[in-house]
Amino acid sequence: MFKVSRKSEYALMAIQHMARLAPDAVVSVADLAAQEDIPADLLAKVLQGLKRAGLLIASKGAGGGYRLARPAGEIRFLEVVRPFEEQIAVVSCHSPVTDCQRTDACSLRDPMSVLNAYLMRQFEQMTMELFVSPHTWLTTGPRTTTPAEATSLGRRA
Amino acid sequence: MFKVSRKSEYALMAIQHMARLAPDAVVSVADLAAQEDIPADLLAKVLQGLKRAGLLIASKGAGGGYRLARPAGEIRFLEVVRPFEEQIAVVSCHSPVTDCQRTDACSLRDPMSVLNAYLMRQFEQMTMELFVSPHTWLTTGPRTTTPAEATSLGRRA
DNA sequence: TCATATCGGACTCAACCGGTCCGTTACTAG
DNA sequence: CTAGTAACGGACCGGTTGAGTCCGATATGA
Repeated sequence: MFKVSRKSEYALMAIQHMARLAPDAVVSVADLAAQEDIPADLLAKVLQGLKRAGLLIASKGAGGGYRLARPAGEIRFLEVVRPFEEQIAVVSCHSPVTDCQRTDACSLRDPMSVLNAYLMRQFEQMTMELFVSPHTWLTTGPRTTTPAEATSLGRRA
Repeated sequence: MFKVSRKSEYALMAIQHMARLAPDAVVSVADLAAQEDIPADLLAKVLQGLKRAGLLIASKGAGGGYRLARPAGEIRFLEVVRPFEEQIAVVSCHSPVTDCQRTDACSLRDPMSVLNAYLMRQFEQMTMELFVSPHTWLTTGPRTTTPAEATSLGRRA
């Protein structure tokens, strides 16, 4: 469980890499693939996905490549990963993709939705800034969060 | 991502089911499979796994079956799921199972370990009581937790 | 106009997972 | 003592999915 797909890992690496360059620097698939040691063809697909998701901006032709559409601090973890994960849910009951027959009477649905919602909330407030400078992020926390949200799983909202 | 294996789902259902019976009630694989609509052979494997993990106690022979080794409130979510998930980690870098070549220089390792540790902590403090009576659990919270642990991701410990 | 890059469909191969089958062992009710 | 019952566990199988490849099409800047 938990494990993200390889494509997602590559996506995270790519964005992390680009975030460390000059703000509007453009990098080609070939270069990025070489520097991060990722199969070029596969990385190509990944970056296309990220572009379609609105996270990257592509420019074709000689001297072209990709660049970030926004600063890392404004890119959420879930956005990066979602294009490559068809199912973002803990049990089959949730997510329309799967075929949970038990639909109505499913006894896991309820308790798991609690957990699910909780996880989602956490991932929502986690930006790619964490991947650029982990330490800074750790001590300052996500910028978009208000102190009032400091709740823990199972505690009353 | 996140999705647990089918075996894990069956494991959760099984324990939930047994927790709702009388404290030391014994139930056979056949019965449980019929009532929960789960393939019997597969459920057998699952329960064997749970027994090996020390969560269930088996008794062979006529009138035999399985019963909980401890009350649901003392069984943690991770314990139930672990026997059926070889990889409980977000990226390949963690967990000895996989083959992250980049071992040393892996740029995801650091930020992800932050997230990883956080998720683990949450799951540790989540017991199967949630599956027996979700509402009660929601309002009272886990019994084993001290208020001081109410931290959120990204906030200083 | 040519080299360069993105774009995106089609395809292969291997691993994994859900599920099944069947023989073995152990225990208990009668 | 015996027959039936139930856990035990290895072997197997087919479908799905995911990682990775190949290649032609399209756009664009030098």
